[in-house]
Amino acid sequence: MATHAVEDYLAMIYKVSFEGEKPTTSIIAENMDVSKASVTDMFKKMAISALIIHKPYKGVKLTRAGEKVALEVIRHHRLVELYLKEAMGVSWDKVHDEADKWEHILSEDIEDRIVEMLGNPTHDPHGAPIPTKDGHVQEEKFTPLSEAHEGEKLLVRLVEDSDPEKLRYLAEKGIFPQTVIEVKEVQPFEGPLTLDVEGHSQIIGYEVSRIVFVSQMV
Amino acid sequence: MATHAVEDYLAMIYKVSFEGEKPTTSIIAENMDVSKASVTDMFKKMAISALIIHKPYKGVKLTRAGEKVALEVIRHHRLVELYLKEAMGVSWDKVHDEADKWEHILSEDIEDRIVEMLGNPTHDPHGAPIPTKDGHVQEEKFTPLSEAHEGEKLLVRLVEDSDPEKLRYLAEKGIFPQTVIEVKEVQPFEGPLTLDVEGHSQIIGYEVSRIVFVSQMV
DNA sequence: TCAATAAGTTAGGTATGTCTAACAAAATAG
DNA sequence: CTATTTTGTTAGACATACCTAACTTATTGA
Repeated sequence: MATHAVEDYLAMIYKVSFEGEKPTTSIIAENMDVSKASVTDMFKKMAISALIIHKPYKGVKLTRAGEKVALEVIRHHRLVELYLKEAMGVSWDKVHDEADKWEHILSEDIEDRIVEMLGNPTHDPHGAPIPTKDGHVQEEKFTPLSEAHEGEKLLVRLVEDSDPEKLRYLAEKGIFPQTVIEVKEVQPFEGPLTLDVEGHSQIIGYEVSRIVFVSQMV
Repeated sequence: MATHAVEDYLAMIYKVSFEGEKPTTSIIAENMDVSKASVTDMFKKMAISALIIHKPYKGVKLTRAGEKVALEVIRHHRLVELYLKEAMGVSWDKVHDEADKWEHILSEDIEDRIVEMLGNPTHDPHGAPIPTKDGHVQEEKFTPLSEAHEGEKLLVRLVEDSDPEKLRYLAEKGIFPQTVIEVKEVQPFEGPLTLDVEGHSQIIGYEVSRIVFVSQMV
């Protein structure tokens, strides 16, 4: 059985890989907020346990076993986020931090109950897909709102969940997954965007727009 | 902040004291299923942190601070047990083991929500009182069913929760907190008891009757 | 009362997961 | 193509929470 720490590393490696970055010692160290020496140690242990394959300077690759653990943790995390929001009324900016603790202690039994209560959900409150029990996800690639153009009519698909302050800000503006927005104006040099969000005009900064992912309306 | 392990020790010391036993190195070692040497180490650390006062051979005593932590953990445990049963439909023989994991990661925020959802509950599914947020419990002393006499009409008040098998057995017999039972026959030499449980005659063994606590019906 | 037993502690180890400081190796830039 | 920078590893520590084996101290029972 993987320890909590190993589970965290595996999930982080999965996420970093998914986002197109190379999960190297340095990048994982930065993302996990630990020293590079700690990551070197952990990579060694996880390689011995056949959870990853490590090629220094080239990054790390999850084995099938490693990926399975990673997806299980991510499944737990996203299920718990949704459960906290839907069943307990926790606001979407707080569910992430709570889920970080719950994801490691969730039993099969409780997991099954949550799935049943939520009616076999497919996405968490931020729009991220919930991996299936047998370890499959089809993560779709969406465009960051920061790359949108004037006149586009867009559907919000996903909002990155790690920064509660930005989530509260976006909630105030009415921007959630499934919200339809129209881009009224895009100012140059990483400037603000003027949006129409359900009939209301909203101006948001470039930095925030980078965590909102959208797809074109048909 | 107390670590998970320290929280576990403090809660165990509280429980052992409450049951009238002296929380000595040996007794805590046995209850926590660790070596006596480990307990000696832990007692030393907790004494330094001013959570307990330790007098070898005389047992340990919780300080105010130690008792506060113990009651917080016990509150979490019992609230979670009730939540799991009431809100998630987990059977009463399984809630204890789950709660052992949840009790350490429950945030104030989630605790408050659970309390609200359950309508400020006072007792867990086994009949044990839930300490208040400010650290008070009035634990009542009940008589073990094993000491009952023929002809008595009794109200089940509490069932010890750590053995899932016994709890399943008792559930089959219809014995829960708040159940009214009448003692039809008590056989000598730690023999079986014949009971009337809601109109049905039930025979249970002495060993099981020791974890059921009752009070006299008025 | 004193020897046997029970209870408790100490010494020395292990495993996990961190750290800093020093060092080695690869990537990259001029 | 070499020097600098970046990246990564090693060595040596530390904290937590355990362990066993050896030893000490208190309790108890004859």
